[in-house]
Amino acid sequence: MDGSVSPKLDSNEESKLKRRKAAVERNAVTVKIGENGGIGKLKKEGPPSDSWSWRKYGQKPIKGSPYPRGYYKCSTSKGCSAKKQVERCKTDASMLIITYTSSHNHPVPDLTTKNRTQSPKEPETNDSDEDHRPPTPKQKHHQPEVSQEEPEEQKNELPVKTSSDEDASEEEHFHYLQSPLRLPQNIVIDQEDPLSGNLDRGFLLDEQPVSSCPSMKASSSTPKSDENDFFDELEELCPYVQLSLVS
DNA sequence: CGCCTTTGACCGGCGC
DNA sequence: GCGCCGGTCAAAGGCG
Repeated sequence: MDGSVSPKLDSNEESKLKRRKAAVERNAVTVKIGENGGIGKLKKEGPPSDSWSWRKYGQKPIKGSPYPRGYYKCSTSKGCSAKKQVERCKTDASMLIITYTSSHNHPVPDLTTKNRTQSPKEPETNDSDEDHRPPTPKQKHHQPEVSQEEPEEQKNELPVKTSSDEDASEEEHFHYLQSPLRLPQNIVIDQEDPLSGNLDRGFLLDEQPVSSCPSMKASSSTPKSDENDFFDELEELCPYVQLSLVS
């Protein structure tokens, strides 16, 4: 009517444009899912949900990949613009490539807190074995997938820092910061880690297991290089990475 | 009743 | 200039 052919073309369009051109910050994470993805918790190709609630808003077949890519939005907070793309490694269906876009503008739902509130029967010292001690997935939602072991309370503040584009040095944090992926036991990385215990931090920082793909390393080395490039290679490197991790 | 999942269509960007 | 691909939105249905 008022000149606008598409009513939604108003703000949405702008948002979209900006998003695309602005090349939002993205964090690619490679996760190994259950053998046949039938971990039992995953709905279907169940994306390793983190402490956040994700709502699927789209799925599209990607050229070159036999598997479609799923688009998720953070439903934890209405105003949260955090998004993530989940796709399977074209060479390894057991490998999930999760790309986080944008950061959460709200604190983590804190499963720990939830557990306390919802499942008071969680005497487990979450601050002790949070890693191998997956907080009883009391989530009534389908969220219980395979994650929830979101012991990292840092995440609460992490995302905040992330938004403050730090320097290259911070980039390292940025990686795991944006990767709330608490790699469930399904994650090979988790099991593979021989330092299981305090690996969470040093482990990530040193080896960044989450980013099994060398592309991630690239991002670490070249924080602001060609994110796109990383992802591009990611697909090709995935198979190799997986081998290294699984091995 | 509310939320999430699924599918289709539309739009914009990029490459050739 | 055209075509292709990726990404997002919207509507409907189903399930908890």
